[in-house]
Amino acid sequence: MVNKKLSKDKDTEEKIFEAAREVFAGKGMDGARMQEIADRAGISKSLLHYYYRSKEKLFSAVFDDVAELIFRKFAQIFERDLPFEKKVEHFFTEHIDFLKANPGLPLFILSEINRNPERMKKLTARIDYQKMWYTVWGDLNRDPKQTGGRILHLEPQEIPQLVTTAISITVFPFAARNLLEPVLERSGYSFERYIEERKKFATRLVIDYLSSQKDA
Amino acid sequence: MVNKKLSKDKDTEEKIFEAAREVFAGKGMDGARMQEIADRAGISKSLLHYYYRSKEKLFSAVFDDVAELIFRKFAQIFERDLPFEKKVEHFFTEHIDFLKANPGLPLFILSEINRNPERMKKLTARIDYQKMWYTVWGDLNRDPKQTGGRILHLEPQEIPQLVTTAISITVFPFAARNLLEPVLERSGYSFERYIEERKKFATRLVIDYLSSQKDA
DNA sequence: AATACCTTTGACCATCTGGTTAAACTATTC
DNA sequence: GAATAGTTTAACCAGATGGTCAAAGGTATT
Repeated sequence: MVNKKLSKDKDTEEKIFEAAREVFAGKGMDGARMQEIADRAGISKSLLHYYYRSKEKLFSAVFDDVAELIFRKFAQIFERDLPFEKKVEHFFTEHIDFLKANPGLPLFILSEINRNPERMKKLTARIDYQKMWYTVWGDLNRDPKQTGGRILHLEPQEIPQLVTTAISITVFPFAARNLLEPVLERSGYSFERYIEERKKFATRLVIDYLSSQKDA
Repeated sequence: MVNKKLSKDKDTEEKIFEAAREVFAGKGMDGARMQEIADRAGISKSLLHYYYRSKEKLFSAVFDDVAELIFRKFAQIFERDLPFEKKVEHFFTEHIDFLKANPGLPLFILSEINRNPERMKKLTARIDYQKMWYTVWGDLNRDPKQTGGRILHLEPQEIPQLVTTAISITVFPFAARNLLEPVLERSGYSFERYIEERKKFATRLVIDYLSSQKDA
């Protein structure tokens, strides 16, 4: 049967891809070993090269897939039409839940960007940030609304600072998890609880910033 | 002369250490090559093993030195006796300037923590965080003061969130520099300017948070 | 100047690692 | 069931890499 053959192929290729993602995400390009990927996929090392010609090709396939997953997730989070304050809360909740499900991704991406900056330049070259940022925060900026009884202010030149801050405070704890977790636990916190609390904390941090009076 | 001999030794060892720090910080333990370290130090590969028996030993020496440098810097920043708001500003200014001078350290530390969590556990085991956090923020918590005309609030259980936030928003941009820099520049910003502005932004973010009314 | 000690190196080694290849195995087609 | 095409593997290879070692070079001690 043709079906069976194709599904078998797909199966092996997927097993390889899955294994590669796990190993690369855990050890990075340099630390990963083709043999380990093969073992985890339950196949011979030769088969890796049959489906993906080289380590670099396999890695690129994994990286591109992961990068696309992240960008898609980001765009998706902001599609929802909600009042601004709810949108912020929704962003942090979704974003943190995503990171909880993929805790290894931040450091994986950051390490690879450092190892090979060119790859990221190509990836980000297609995106129109000017437009994206204004889409995301524009409704607030163009037309300051009263939200939850508070007036929110945002100047255009603050956008990069605010956006990178939103990403920083969610991504960093996961990138630094192995540092943070033992520290928190020695103080009686669990990382799990810390992360859950962070959703509300981050939301309030941003809203408080936007609702404070400035330079007045 | 004994002096000359000793100073020569010190010289070579220091050259090796310096080269090792550069290479390890740039490529991590896995990506670094002993030959490259030797080349950068202008000596033969054998000499590396003469002074530091193995790659692992050399790496550990570098890592411990860097880790200690960071912890020392942190403690030092908070020694200054200043009004709380000024202390926050002083923290961000000093911390960001330190990172500007050592932009590779964040990702170096984070990667190594991920590669070898045990090492960090040992390093952090000695530190009493409960005490440190209360030393840092305690004066505010014990005795809310009016600062710059504003009343600042902080609940003990908020401390971990706030401290990790302060670190996140300063460290993350440097860890993600190769991602952020091209994005910012495509929007007309320079990373340099972004980082300078971040000092004030971060300060205001924290102060706004502390001065907002909660749960009222 | 002979001795002893420290430093430095080139040559070398064992192992690891990404990658190749020929052959075996399986399924499909005729 | 023979031929054809696709899949999988064991054995192998070349180059890289961390590490060793004996010998050379230099410096101080006697």
